[in-house]
Amino acid sequence: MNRDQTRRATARDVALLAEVSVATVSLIANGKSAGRVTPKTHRRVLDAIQKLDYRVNTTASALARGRRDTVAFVSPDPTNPFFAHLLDGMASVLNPALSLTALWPRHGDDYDAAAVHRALAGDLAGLVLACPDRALLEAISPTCPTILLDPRDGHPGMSRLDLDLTAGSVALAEHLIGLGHRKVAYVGIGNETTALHHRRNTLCDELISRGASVAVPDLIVPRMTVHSALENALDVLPAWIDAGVTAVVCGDDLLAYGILQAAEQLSIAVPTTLSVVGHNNLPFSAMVTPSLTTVDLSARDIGIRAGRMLNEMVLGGDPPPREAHSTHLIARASTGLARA
Amino acid sequence: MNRDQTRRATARDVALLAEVSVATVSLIANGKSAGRVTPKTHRRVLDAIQKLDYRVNTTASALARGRRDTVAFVSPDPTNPFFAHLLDGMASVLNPALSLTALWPRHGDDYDAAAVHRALAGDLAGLVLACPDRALLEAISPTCPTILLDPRDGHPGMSRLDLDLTAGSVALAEHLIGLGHRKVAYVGIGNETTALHHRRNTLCDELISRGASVAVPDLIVPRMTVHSALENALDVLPAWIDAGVTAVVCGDDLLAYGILQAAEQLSIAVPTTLSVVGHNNLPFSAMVTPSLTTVDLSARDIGIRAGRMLNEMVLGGDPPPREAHSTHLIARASTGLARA
DNA sequence: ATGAAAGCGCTAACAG
DNA sequence: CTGTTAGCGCTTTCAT
Repeated sequence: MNRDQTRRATARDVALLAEVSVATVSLIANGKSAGRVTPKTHRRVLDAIQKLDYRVNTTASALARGRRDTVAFVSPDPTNPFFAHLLDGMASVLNPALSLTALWPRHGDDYDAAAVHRALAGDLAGLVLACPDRALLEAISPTCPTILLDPRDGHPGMSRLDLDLTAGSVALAEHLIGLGHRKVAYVGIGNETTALHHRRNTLCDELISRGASVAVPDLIVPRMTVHSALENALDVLPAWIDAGVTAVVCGDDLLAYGILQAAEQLSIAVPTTLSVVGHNNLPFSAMVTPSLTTVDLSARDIGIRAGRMLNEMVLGGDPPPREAHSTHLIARASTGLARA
Repeated sequence: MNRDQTRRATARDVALLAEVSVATVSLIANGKSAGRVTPKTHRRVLDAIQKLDYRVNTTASALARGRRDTVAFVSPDPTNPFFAHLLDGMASVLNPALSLTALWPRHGDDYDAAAVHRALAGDLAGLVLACPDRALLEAISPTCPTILLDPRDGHPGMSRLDLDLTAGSVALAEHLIGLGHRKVAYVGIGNETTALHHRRNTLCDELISRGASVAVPDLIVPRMTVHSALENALDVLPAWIDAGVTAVVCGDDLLAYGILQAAEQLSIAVPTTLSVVGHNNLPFSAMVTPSLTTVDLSARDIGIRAGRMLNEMVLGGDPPPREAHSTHLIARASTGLARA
């Protein structure tokens, strides 16, 4: 199978060449030779290492010391900028001794259970599962410190970091109500629906307690992409308008972009005739026209908190079993005007 | 250090419980028990595996058989959707026996050399380096099949997949010339400049051979972000207009978004007064206003080709030493009108 | 059909 | 200071 690229040098090769033992090589290769080795031998070994282009084999090393140093991240769709920014936040605070890797799913937008299982079988120091659904959680048990990001349900033995939607939803409900909206529609996706449903339900509660409501059946699109939302909205938007809907809230900004495009194609004026709102506050949401009102989930900040939790869990200290992260509303032009 | 989460079960534990040898456990755990083991024993072992929640330790497994099965991807800035889509393409064609992981750099936008070194030390089946710069390439030697994506310079022993900018640049030059532009400005970034410079130079050649040119000093912004471009363009845009510049080409769509925003803030009409062009054709480029004209690099397709190359290199067959991938122009509203 | 044993390449005591 | 030794957990002949 694997092409052998002229077999990599081992510590033994180095030891032979430098005429020392592998133990010495190991010490030096790991910078632990602090006064335990003659400058002379040290040089010899270094030379040999250089000449043979030797590098410690991390697999063997990890096995030997029984310690891992990479933490992995799995998400439903790493293509969504939300997760990229989250990861970026994590990377920025993660202990330098740890290295971060994103497992890439193999089957389109679905949460790739296979990837999770690989992760669990793997030699990981820590694991972060973003938006795992119930089925996934039921199928697994942790093999390393694990953080669940905004899971619908928890899991014994795993920490979790929740999105506290309250602040954002209250603000959004008040914003919409204040603008005169009474009938709101919602757009979600078909698979991995848990997180988005939660967003929907939280908002719903707030709307109802203020005298408005999500009044028509949700639009459930198959994939969390702009295109998917656009395509599916084309049919439904006119009906919604007829039914008196004046605002549509999307579970994700990407979906909202699609709605914005659909509205334009159908010559439905935003925000005059229809207001549109997303969730996530992607970096592009201020840039589309009209710029999108959205519930800011602060992807980067979530990542930062997750990274800190991971540091504690992996490197010692008391693992925080549960934290919550608050959201807030960013009101922009797509809901700018008060209703007549 | 590592919290021990009640130590993971080993093959030995399973063997003990099921009263068989570890060899048998290994066979069964890997589904290689094809008629080599009594149904009875098989069951017993399976039960034990289940009861102990045993999972093969991939580190030990990899070490024992000397074969790797994960391929890694390193890029200057995984936050850029371009790389996410590229990865997605790779994932879609990669041999199912291989798993894909994205190494996340630790220091902002810079190409994280440390990540690359980790990758090289690691137990990888293959490695993809996106847009490596010369310094990086000089500092490393491959330890596994490696693909360089659009590197400025090649590296002995590594395959490469180049972006052939010719088609896109020719089309872009013709497009701009046809619209009446004679004086074009360029926006690039400070670090990791190689790929963007290449884009600039290729375009330059085409423009000059058609009687126009990149006529003012480039705007070099520190980071490849919308904000960075926006901030820095504010000063320079008016001067460009005064100097007779009628079009600005950006090395990346993200930069172009920034220019678009700057133009709006400065009340410079696009495309009437200024045309703007990007590179990459990010999924958002059709959605900003005015929608962005861009040289399509087809991130996903590049990923697909890289994935196929990797399959061949890792799983046998003749490794293609070098391929090229062609680009093309997507003309949209931001360059829609002919000059006066 | 199953087990014993020899590594994979490295690290970490422990001797000397 | 440096070498010897005993594993880490698994796979894989090779006996039985």
